[in-house]
Amino acid sequence: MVRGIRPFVAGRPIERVVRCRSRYKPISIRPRFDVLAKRLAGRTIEEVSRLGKRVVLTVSGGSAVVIEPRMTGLMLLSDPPDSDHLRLEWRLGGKGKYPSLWFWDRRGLGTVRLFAPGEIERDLKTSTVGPDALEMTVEAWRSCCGATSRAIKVALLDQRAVAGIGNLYASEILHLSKIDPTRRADRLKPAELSRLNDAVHRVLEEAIRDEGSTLSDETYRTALNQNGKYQNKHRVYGRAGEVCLTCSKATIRRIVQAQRSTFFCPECQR
DNA sequence: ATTAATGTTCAGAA
DNA sequence: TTTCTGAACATTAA
Repeated sequence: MVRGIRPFVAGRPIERVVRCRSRYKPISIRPRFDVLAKRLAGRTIEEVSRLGKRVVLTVSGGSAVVIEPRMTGLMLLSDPPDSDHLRLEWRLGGKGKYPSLWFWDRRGLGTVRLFAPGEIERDLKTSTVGPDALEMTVEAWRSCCGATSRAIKVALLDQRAVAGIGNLYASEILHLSKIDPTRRADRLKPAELSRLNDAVHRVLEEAIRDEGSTLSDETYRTALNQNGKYQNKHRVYGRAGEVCLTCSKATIRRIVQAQRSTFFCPECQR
């Protein structure tokens, strides 16, 4: 999302923020919409970045809008899948191909928050967002996994343990790592942590290059409403009952951990 | 009618 | 103190 919007919005002024009218319950916006809109009007978007799974727009003066897309939220520059689920619009000035940046969200579970200068460091980074998955090292995995008896799959989804890994990617990462998702995190051997570290970087970096995964429900789309391409490379996610592409022996199983689906190959992952 | 879906957070219990 | 479960949030599609 960040890579998709950054080239088109960084450096441009926010002329106005508009709440889109819809028949659905409004999404969570803090502070109140009109306060947020007034504080952002006239500011320039100086930086477009990411904090775990959150999108961060830092504006002139140092305040930052943090968008948390959750299950079905999208940051879009054009061509929304439908207009019913548009939630918020940033009307942009300056030169640029696209006049608006949109937050579109079908389920409406996403949130938008405005942070005062320095507040992200004091609040988000200390309490809810852990070290970034793409910055992790074997040593960092040791301290994050060694301290918990939870299943490794559950630990990977804990955003304060490691930030940035979602449900689909947790299954893919553990399959590439050849680790059973039900294994206790604190019982993983050094060789396994090393494979985990490699797999996290390989899976996430390739998924980013491929612009994410568009599943059959077409929930995730790029900033220009295109399909991602990484779904073509899924080896376990959504493939329960199919033969494992890696060992060609066992069939992929689906189990539930922490109320989320986990897919894995009982042959490859022990 | 029921269930599950790339997520987070809270309350209450083990 | 940590971990687990269930629920809540809201909508759609199989």
